Amino acid sequence: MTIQEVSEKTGLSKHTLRYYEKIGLIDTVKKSKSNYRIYNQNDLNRLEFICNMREAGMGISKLKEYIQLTSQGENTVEERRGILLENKKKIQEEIKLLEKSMNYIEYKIENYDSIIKNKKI
Amino acid sequence: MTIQEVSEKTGLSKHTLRYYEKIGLIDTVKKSKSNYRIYNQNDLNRLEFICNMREAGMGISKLKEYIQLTSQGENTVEERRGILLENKKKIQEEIKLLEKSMNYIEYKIENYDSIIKNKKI
DNA sequence: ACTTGCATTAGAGCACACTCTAAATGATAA
DNA sequence: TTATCATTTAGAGTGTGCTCTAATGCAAGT
Repeated sequence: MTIQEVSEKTGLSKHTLRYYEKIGLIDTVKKSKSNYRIYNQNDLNRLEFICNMREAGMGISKLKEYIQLTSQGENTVEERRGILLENKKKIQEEIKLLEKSMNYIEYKIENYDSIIKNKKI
Repeated sequence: MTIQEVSEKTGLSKHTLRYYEKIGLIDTVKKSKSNYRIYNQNDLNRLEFICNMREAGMGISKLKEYIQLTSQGENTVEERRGILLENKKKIQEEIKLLEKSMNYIEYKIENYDSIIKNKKI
């Protein structure tokens, strides 16, 4: 798969794909004879995981740490689980905060609604 | 109220308080004889609103736009309502995304749980 | 062969939202 | 009074995560 195709599939820009490789978030991708990147299924799986965790709000350095643990094999399973659990808690708090914000904004909107209503009467 | 007190009350750093003033997110704060900032209730209300909206994920430039509308009086009510509604939708989508991420991470954690269990047996 | 379009690299630049520094002055307590 | 602490300013610096540029080269169609 070419970088173009992977970009379309993942939604990551070609720049970002190269950037992730440069900072070691994904391994060095194999190259064609003419020095073009050819992504394999492994690369795609990794990228999918990365996208998921980025959406989950995990920072790049934490993600890199996690990925390095993965490559160290089975004896890092507990530590990896810990990282995920930590992240899960972070998301839960984030959701709570956003829900609080929602209430605040909804209250403000209702306020405006009654102001607008009164203006029309 | 001094900048120190306001900082403690709002959770914003003193640097940030001066920064918000510099970029026009709050009006110029009155100064004491010795050129120290003295915040009044109005300033505090504004800051509380700002904190709420920042938590809600509104960017600083949007927030500034909104605040400028507010100072233009009653005939911008509809537009302000529009901005809030837009932001509300943004938050809803953000929450949905985070919930999706949660599921993904929970799935991963359960996976690890069964791996860890098998290791112990 | 020529043009168009895709790829490569190192490294610079950008957007956001702070955060910190340095130098100076004012306030407070022993 | 002297030491210590808080505040002021303009402006520089930081961290995160991209995003873009310039120079160069390969590839495919006409």
